[in-house]
Amino acid sequence: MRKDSRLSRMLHVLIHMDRLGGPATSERIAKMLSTNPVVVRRTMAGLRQQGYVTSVKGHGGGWSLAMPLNKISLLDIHNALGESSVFTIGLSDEYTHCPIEQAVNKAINDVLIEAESLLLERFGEVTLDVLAEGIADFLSPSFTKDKGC
Amino acid sequence: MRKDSRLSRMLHVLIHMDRLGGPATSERIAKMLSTNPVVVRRTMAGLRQQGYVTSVKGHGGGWSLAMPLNKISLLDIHNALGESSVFTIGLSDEYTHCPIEQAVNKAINDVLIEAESLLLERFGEVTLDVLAEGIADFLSPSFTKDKGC
DNA sequence: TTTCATGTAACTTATGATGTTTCTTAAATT
DNA sequence: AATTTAAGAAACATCATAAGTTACATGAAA
Repeated sequence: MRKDSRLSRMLHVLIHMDRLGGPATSERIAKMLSTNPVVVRRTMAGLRQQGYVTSVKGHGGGWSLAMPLNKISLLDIHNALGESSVFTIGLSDEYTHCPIEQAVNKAINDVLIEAESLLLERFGEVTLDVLAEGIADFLSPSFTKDKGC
Repeated sequence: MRKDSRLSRMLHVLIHMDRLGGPATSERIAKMLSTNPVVVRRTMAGLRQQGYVTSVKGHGGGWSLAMPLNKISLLDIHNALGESSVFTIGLSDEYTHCPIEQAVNKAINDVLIEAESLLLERFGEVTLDVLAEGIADFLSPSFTKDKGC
């Protein structure tokens, strides 16, 4: 089943952005992610809407962090990306009147809700500055390389 | 993102099967699920391989439960369906050497593992007989109807 | 020996995410 | 003012893959 790695990739980008002097263009970010600028804009749009990044048009423009990394949690970015559910598991909806289907779906859904609550709680506990801790500063310039990271 | 409702649907089917006198053909199950027999065989094959159901060819053949419902948990069927991960969230793998990617992926993965453990644990605690409890017996014959359930 | 039903392989379709093209808008440089 | 740079956005194309379908083989009962 298809995986959505946007959370992982965006966190990666945000931390690199924090180490960058100025704004990062969609093009540069796209190269870093081996994708293209439009996809980057599409994804970053959600983060901008929630206030985590800003975008500036024109010369010298691009994307910048709108707040320090310690104000941004994994949960924040997860929510900003706007995915409805974290699970590949879905419920059947063919026989909503059938008590067996109801019982099965309730049992599954109860578990999904509990597991998702735990996941979101944990995501909320981790801020991006913690992830960036202990990573040497000399890594910063490599982001500026074309293929680099 | 696409959802996999096979678990929900198969549990539904298994409980109905338990209330049936004889074996259920792939065709009948397919009608119940608004799908076709080959898809049913494909899905049920995993359950047979793990010993939860048996299949018999030819006249009067079909699918039968190989054990009582109280021996089968949600986890059993989930595992038998053989899906690798329960999450839509995936990790990036573009820069496995990048310490930032590593830190991001470890943080996400730690949470996923914890949440998945809880989910699987809960699935293991629920057996199908519990789901079938309190459901009136007169429902049974309706499974035999063409569109019914 | 005919019918019924599963087993399996190969192929087709449907869906949704991702990628691409094209054009518009806006800001800084010349 | 004209040019360049870069985001915004709409429309369309591609791709991956789960689900659906067809066709045929196998095997068991009537």
